Amino acid sequence: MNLLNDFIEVLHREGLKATPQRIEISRILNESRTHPSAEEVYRQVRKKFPTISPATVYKTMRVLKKSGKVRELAFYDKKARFDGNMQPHIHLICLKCERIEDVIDQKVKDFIQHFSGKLTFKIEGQRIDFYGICRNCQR
Amino acid sequence: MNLLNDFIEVLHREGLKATPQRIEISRILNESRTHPSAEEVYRQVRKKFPTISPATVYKTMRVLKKSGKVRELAFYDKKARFDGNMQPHIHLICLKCERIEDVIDQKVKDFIQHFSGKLTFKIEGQRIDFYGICRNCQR
DNA sequence: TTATCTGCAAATCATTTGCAGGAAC
DNA sequence: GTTCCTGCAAATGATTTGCAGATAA
Repeated sequence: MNLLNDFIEVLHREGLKATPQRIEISRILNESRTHPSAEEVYRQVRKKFPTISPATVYKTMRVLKKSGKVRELAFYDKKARFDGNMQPHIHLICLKCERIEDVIDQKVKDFIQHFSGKLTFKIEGQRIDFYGICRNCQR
Repeated sequence: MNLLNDFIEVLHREGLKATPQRIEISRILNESRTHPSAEEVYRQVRKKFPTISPATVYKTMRVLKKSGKVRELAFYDKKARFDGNMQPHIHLICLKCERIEDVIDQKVKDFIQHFSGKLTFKIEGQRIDFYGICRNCQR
């Protein structure tokens, strides 16, 4: 698989080891669209590695962040949540059910573009959150 | 003063007391443009109330959040930071010096407007962060 | 007067760190 | 064989909580 080989290569390039735990955590984040917390990731990995420790999950997250595979975001509960979607996008955060949905739209890139030209600030990343009530919870 | 009377009124309306500590913390946040952490607020209040405790600062923050006076945001360090600017705005967060600057621009409102009409999601608040290098740190 | 608040100390909880044995290279 | 990693247990640090005495209403 492509993403996997890419990940292993990045690790080796930095003198790091491609352990099965790291590969599994990377896979979980690639497939997840729910911005899981460390604890949620921990629960997932335990299905395959029942003796893994939270410390290993946290350490792996740091590796993934450094290699540009995930971003770390803190929402209301202040726990770290991990976002495997590296494209510019909007988070729709429902204040009732607390679910987070991603929106990808050309307007987002246009918006960033506009400010790139205008500000004396070199934009390297962004985060756009809308808080409100999702379709389900409006009923 | 207007903001102050407004604040006292809101407190009384909710059966809460307008203590000097609360009034001072509210004043500090109204005047601050730096998105201070709880510890920074604590250090500020201590100038006037040397025996105040961090617990009182945290409790007051909760009161201010509920009364709609401040928003709580977590950035990279995951400590709570308090934003007294309730208008839609962009945060420019410098990855070198870690300073946070606010940008108020009509385009922000237009951007939110665009999605308000388009999404089946009722937007009640928003947060827009640009991460990068500020003018000072680019030199 | 009485309900709420303050300040302290203890508790909590996510995250980090140190380290000894184990696995990748 | 060497270097890096894992998993444990202990440490850390921000935030919360419980409570007794103090203060606003």
